Amino acid sequence: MPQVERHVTKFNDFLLQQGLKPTSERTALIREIFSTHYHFDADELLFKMKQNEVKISRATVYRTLELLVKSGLVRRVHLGEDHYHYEHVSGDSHHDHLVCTVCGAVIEFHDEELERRQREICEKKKFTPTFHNLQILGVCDACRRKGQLPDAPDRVRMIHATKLRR
Amino acid sequence: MPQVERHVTKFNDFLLQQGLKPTSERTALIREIFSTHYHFDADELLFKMKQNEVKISRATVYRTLELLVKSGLVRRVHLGEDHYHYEHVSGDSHHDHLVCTVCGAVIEFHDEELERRQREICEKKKFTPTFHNLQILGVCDACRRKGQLPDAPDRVRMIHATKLRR
DNA sequence: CGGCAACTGAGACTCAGTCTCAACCGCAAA
DNA sequence: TTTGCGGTTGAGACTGAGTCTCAGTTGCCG
Repeated sequence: MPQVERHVTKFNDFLLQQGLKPTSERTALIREIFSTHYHFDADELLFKMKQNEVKISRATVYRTLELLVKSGLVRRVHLGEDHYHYEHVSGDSHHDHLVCTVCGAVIEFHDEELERRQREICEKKKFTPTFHNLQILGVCDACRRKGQLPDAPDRVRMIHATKLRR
Repeated sequence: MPQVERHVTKFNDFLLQQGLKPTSERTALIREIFSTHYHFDADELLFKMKQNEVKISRATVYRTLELLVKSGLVRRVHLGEDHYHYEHVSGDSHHDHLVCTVCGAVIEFHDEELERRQREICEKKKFTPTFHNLQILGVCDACRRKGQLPDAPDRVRMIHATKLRR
């Protein structure tokens, strides 16, 4: 998995540059993150580490996630749930999310026309954008075929594996 | 304030239709919400009620907000912060938000081209949308003129009057 | 009157996330 | 080798938004 190692190196560089140390805990976390998960939350990550027989405390997970966000390797996103999720910043292109409220699937997309139009709107309103965040909630193709209905749109609760694990 | 009373009536109708009761607490809350606030969070509302010398418990505030959302008079939104905000559903047209990360101002906009393009994307991905959510974070005109810089985009914390009040 | 269903406030609880603190771990200067 | 020092860690206390429970209240209807 050269991909993963490239990320490990990048993160180490970032740490050293900040006068911080590439500890075994940090490396284990970033390896886990970049080898499997694409979208995940802190708890999922914590659980995975436990499965891997690597003892890492909650505090360290959160601290490392903060560093990863600062380093630009990971992004913190809202995905329609009431807590944060994280995702890889793979290439560099910003993307948005379709979130299936039945099965929890997350489909990414990037659309230049959408981006352009947003820039236009900001210009018109004299607003200087730094960041944006678009989620479209709904039902994915697979779930629609199965005839699944979404939860009421006012209060979306996705199926959440984390909860079940506890 | 005929506007407010129209909303009170609408909510009462909704309640009766559901076999629920338009109590004094519920009416007081909806009156407060529709007479001043446009965007607010549960805590702000609770505080306002205390100021008005109306004793209403936190549980009731949350319960009423849930009912208001169900009735369609109020919408629950993410505004870049780590807890929910609520807003009036005035006309019916969906709108999105520009959120100034310096002063906390919220600017609404509706853009049909943006909506249309989103529908196109969903079609292409065979996704059935029920709802969407777009926030553009950045700096508003007034703050930009004052030369204010935004917080780091990775971790936006808006100025939050609620906290200061406590 | 009695019963019943909706309603309320107080406070316990949950859960994600943060913070504190003592212990630890190199490493480098003395 | 010892000492000191900054960064690091885990355990667990803490916070704050939001939810839930429960006992007591209200108002309606037979």
